[in-house]
Amino acid sequence: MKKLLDLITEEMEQAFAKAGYDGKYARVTLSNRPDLCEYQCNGAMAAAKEYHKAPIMIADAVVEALEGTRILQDVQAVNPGFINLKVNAEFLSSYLNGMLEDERLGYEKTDAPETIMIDYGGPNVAKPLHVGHLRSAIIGESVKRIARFAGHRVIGDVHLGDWGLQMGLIITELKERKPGLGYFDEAYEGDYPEEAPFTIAELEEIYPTASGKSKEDASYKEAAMQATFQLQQGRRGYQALLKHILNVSVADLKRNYANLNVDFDLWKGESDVQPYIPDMVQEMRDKGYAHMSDGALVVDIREESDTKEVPPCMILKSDGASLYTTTDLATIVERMKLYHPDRIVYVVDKRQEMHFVQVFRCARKCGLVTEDTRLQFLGFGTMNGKDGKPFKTREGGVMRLQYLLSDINEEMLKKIQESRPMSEEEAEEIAKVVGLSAVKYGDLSNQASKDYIFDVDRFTSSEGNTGPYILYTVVRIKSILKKYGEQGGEAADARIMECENESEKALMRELARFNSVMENVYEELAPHKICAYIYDLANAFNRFYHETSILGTEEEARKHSRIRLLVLTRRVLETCMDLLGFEAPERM
RNA sequence: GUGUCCGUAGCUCAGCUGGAUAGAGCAACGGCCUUCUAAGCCGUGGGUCGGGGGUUCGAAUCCCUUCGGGCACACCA
Repeated sequence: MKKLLDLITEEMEQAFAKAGYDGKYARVTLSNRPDLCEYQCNGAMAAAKEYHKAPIMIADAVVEALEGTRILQDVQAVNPGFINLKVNAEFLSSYLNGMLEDERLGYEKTDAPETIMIDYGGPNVAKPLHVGHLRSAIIGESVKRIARFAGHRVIGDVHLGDWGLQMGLIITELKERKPGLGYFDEAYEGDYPEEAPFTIAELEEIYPTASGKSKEDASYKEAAMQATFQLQQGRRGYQALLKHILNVSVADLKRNYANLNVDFDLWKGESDVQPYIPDMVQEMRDKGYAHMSDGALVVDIREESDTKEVPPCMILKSDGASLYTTTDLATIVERMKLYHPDRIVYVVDKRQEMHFVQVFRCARKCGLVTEDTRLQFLGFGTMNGKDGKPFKTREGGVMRLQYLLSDINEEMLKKIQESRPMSEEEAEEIAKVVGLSAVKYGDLSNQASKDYIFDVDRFTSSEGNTGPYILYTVVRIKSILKKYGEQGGEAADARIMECENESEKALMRELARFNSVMENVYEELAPHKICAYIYDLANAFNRFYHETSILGTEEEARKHSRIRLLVLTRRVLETCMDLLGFEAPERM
């Protein structure tokens, strides 16, 4: 469906043309003076320059040319040259009926579908998820859903950090504890057990222990580096251990991400792309892109337009080892080979921007991607505590994700039990659902690129711009519709009638914005705009709800119409919530 | 030091490619449940949009400058 604003703008274009002015001045926007009008066109003031006429004269002429319009009503020209518009009520309801009939609520799929990969900047294996992983998971999941809804093929890759010293550390510590295991016997040639020699709980404890030891004990660190090296050289026993570590870790990660309603299409990691590195590096050398600098192999990526010095992209360290950058480049090589993405979006901490500038430039310069492969950095800001500093536990340590979630759930549970009597079991179930909306909405309602303050009290409140407030609105609608069904009501074929009052019309106008909002949300990959939209929509609905008795409507046709309006409101809200990655319970 | 992002009400944040009187929410104060979930709705008070200059008929928005803050600046990831 065409966007309502476009339809109105087209109507205005004709009027401008009819009055003898260029249609390019006809653009219509939402009103910023709702007391005066619903939509406005400021083009007459811009046109005044070109035509050397008073803006109000142009506006008057355009208004006159709108005589007989079916799309607009109450059109007015106002000094110094604003054109104030209201949408025709009948036209508006017919637009909503169009949305009701459309599975996609009037938002059209793209006619040029792309393959888009999302890189979540990966958690490290063997380390528990902490708050730092929350944003990439939440934002990435939403971006994935938004792009899919727009009609694109989207592949999300968790991109685990499963390479490097941390693996050597774990192996070293394991060897200290269980030296008898066959994995450490270089002479051993038989099969290794399928069962891992440790649990996730042990693993989570082993890593920090090893990391601590290596900082104090130089020989321990040396052993870990040696183990890392041997692992990377392909030592059998260590490779087998790596597999165990991965399996145990991934199983745990999947559980944790499932609690967030987040999932990935690919569970690849840094270790998967190591085989691509030698050829990639060789080619960079052969083609003359890479050269030695201070003993390291680098690619120059300076550009004329740079306003500051961009350091060269380092491919190999002076000891010949690869690094983060190398792995990310090799990942691009693999992705191009296996998935042919038109675009790769990196949802990572914005502090890594320079790193990705280097990777992107290097990939382009060395021909790792095609000319029109888009590499996009979607950096997000830090999640801070109430004091404005990075979020920590009360003791000052790194906050584990699962503790953060259980804090939220606890708070939600309290609120539920205060408000309505229900079984312990149901209350806990609802607390989980509502709590997730609180966390996700709290995060996504901020612009991704900005830092934000994580405030449990504010996020779990149902007052103001919060997840619970949105859910509460949906639950109300569901409750009415359920009651209507129980009363034997049936309005499936009914059409939405012309609105009767201002609050109903305001709700209808909000609903009609849906496709326009979605288009913009996809273009900018901006989930926070969905939040802003559903907050407005929920407000409009709650106002309408309070002054209108839906089930008490006397006239049958009108009642059906209102029921259909509720159905549409619910569908729009639920679609948006799904794009944000959470859902509403049946009651709360 | 260089670059970059940010500075809007006591607090947390919006503000679309410049437009009318700068908007929400929280907090404060005052109303509204015999009727569909009051986890709601309605109302009141509160801002020299960090400062200064410029462009424009018109600036929170664009340009310059200045102050304050975050972050990043090749052998970590």
